[in-house]
Amino acid sequence: MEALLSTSERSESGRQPLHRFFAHCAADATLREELIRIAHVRGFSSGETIVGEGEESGLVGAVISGVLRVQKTMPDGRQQIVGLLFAPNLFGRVFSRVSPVAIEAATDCRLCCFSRAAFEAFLARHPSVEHDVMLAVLDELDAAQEWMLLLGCKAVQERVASFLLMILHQADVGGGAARRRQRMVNVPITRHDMAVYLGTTAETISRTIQDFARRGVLRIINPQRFEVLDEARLAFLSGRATDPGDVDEPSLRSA
Amino acid sequence: MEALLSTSERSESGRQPLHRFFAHCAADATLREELIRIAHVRGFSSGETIVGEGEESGLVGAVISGVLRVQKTMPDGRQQIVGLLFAPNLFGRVFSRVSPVAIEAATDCRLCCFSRAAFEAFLARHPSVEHDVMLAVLDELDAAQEWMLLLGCKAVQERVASFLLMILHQADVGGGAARRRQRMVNVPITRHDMAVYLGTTAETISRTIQDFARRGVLRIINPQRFEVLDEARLAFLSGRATDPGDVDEPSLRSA
DNA sequence: GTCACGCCTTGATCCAGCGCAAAGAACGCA
DNA sequence: TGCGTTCTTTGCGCTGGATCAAGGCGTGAC
Repeated sequence: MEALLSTSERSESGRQPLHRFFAHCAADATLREELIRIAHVRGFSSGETIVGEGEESGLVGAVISGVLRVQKTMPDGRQQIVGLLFAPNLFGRVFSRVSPVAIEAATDCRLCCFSRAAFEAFLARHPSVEHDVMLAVLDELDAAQEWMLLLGCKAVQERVASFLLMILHQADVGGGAARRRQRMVNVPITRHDMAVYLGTTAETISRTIQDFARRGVLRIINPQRFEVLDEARLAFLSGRATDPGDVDEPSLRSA
Repeated sequence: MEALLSTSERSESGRQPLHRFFAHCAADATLREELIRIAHVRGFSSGETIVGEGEESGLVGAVISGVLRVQKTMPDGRQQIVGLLFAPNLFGRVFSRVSPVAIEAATDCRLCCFSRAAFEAFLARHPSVEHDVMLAVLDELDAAQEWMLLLGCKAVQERVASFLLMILHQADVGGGAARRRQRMVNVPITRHDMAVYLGTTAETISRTIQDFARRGVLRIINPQRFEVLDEARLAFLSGRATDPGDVDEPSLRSA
């Protein structure tokens, strides 16, 4: 746990950067002390539920390694993944008794957990840290709105391309300061989860990816691992809703 | 402006409740004073842009009357409304230099505006108020995730039913303490905007509503005004079932 | 080894909803 | 009062992608 607050953690995908939230806490002895006292690291296996939808679980925290899926389910069983959380993102619904979404382990993972009550008390004592959390929530809102554009407007091919680019750049972030442009995409989730995230079906995902391979956009090494052969083409196929791809993306927010 | 902070404002749709944010500020003379000094009320006509997408507009605030649409546009012109803002909601992207979404007047409206810089400085001086803003952002995130479920999973019929129920309950909120269950739905936006919000087309919206009327779920008074004849049925059609009272109704999908 | 179970791929069929086109309906403007 | 503009409704054909149904492939248990 101390490691989390003093240096980056090593995970299977390389060095993970600290979340702004932890960086802030690590820089102040008092904060670090307090945080360590309420934190506990827990491991979850793929498929395990961390927080149930509509459930009164008082758990919040951050991803250390692995991937969480944030999802909603309809009474008849249809479901939608409304977010994927990679390290070092925060998870859990602060300031609400019940969570409107389920949080599940999409892969085996390790989480830094806090009881919600203790975490909120901590935030109340330290407004500047609460501010960091607000920034994280705002980022999540931006991501959700971007995904609404995808779900509302884009054809399946564009959705898959957008998803692959997202994963690709996700991997870039893990590289830290020496971020090298990745060519390899490691999809950490099943076709089914991809489909639930993208608002389509596993069969359609499969067909689309095979089609990309046939067109020379990417090479399939195995079902969860691809080499991107033509990122510009992939960006074009994604509908270019995000960054143009060529330019090094400047941080959107600075305040 | 003072009225905004001391009592509810009257609008065409009845008494609007204060946002928690304003209620908080109104209760404290210092806060009220400060806020009034940086606020200015502005009117916008339907169709006007308040903040452009990707633009560096330093404007944030709250809706006093009318409706704002929050939308994103793709390079080829396809667009998605990612949120509708009614009074007394807050608008604008705090703590970000550029707004990732456009904010436009969906109807004629009056807004309580702040320069983003001044507003952020105000929040920095008053963490408890910033906390209120965080709660508002969290609510917005919940709404966005709910809408992702709608866009990713629901058939058009369910989307339209969900939308009508949302507007219906929106009107209820306006009733304040004495909230009477509304039967009349006033859709404040065009069919086209509804379509962009629901990820479909104006024609399909029109067909669906006519179909609802034919089935006796609602009565069309004019294109923007309906009487809900069977709210339980409408709730069932929205997919947010859990309604054992309604026996039949061939649901399109069941599991 | 081989059996079984998940996950992925591929094929064939079908239909919900999109796109186009054109006819009302409502509203402002001169 | 007539005209243009914008919004809504309705008809019709087409298609993207869902659905159903096999079949392939990799992995772990024994």
